[in-house]
Amino acid sequence: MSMDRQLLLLGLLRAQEMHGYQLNEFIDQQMNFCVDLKRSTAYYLLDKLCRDGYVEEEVEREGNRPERKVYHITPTGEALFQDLLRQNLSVYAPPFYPEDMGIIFEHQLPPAESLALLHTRREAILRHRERVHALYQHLPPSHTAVIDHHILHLEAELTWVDRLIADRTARLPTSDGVSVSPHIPCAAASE
Amino acid sequence: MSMDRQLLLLGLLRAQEMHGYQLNEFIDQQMNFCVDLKRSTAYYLLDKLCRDGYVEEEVEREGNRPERKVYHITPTGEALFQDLLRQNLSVYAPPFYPEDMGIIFEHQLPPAESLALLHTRREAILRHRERVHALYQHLPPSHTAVIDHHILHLEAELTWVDRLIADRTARLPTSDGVSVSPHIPCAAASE
DNA sequence: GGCGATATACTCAAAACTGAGTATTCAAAC
DNA sequence: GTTTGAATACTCAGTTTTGAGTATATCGCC
Repeated sequence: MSMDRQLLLLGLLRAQEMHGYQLNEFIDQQMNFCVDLKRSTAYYLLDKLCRDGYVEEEVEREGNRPERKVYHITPTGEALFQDLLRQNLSVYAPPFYPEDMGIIFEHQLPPAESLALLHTRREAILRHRERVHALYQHLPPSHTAVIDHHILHLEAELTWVDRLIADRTARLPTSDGVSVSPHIPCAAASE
Repeated sequence: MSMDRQLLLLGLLRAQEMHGYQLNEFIDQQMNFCVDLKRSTAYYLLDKLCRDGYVEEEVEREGNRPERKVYHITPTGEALFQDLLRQNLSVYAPPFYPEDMGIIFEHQLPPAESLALLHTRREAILRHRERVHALYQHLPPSHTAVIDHHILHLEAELTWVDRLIADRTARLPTSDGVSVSPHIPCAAASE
């Protein structure tokens, strides 16, 4: 039942009651580096949290602006938040990266082509790192742990690409058409 | 349209035609450390790949065993695989970890309780690392890049927990009830 | 005072995903 | 010879997620 997303919404509403748009803006603008939640999903989840009694909505009318619903957390919601948070922190969920399926099949490409792709990837990682580092500056110290987490994984990703680039370069056919040191696996670098 | 999972299935069927159960067993047993694909999802995707012409199914009958469908990739499927692989490798998708929402709110817990949870998490990470290291031994060298990737991220996760544990320990109230060095953010350790 | 751009606040049908269930065969234990 | 349990091979109804669309108000500019 998508407990993690519920945890996110409860955590945000707990800090401050909000209406849908506000919530979505916050997630899109402040958390886009580590969270991807579609607006329609947010509305769906808000509705579900309501039906399940974890948050309540209150219709707000100001002058003749379009009415909007303000969501605030209930005691049951607060309890669920506490539960989910403890659960989530104490359990380590091994990382499943569906977006990284490509690395499973990378070794099937000719080294020269793989290298070109890996270099592109490397550039993308560096660009992303710039963005995240920039965020670091104007953040309350209480939130740095999240960015820290993100940066550590970014560095891991970078190390991996660099290692693989080095290995694939070594396997590149030389001018006389023979591969150099074809049997040093990438893994040799670790441990 | 869930391109990553399609990439996975195409990649596996490309190497060897299989029937559904075989495919599922392989994913569950050989790839469970980095892939989480439900069996029903696999069947759904196989069906969809068929409808879209990327794989073909062939009903196989042997004696009086229940009939089963053997799936094999088509030329269009092979082309799609090549496309998706190149796309996937060259693009860096910033990691969105819905399973790690907890770390966003960790700082709202009292340090003592957070510490207990973080230690549990640390144990879970170590256990997982053992499992992955064990896999390393009996794997063809062509596949080590995947495990390498996984281990690097595991180490990143471990570094993060250790850093946070150190920080939260420092913030623990001392016997005279006063927090120690309450203003050193976890972030100070990096850079 | 009218026109387009932008902010606000969703709705909805379609697609994707999941958990639980169904059905058959086979081998071993009782 | 029959119950039992595991392996095989899915199906399906329900839930979750998404992309595209709807609709009103406000603001600046001509």
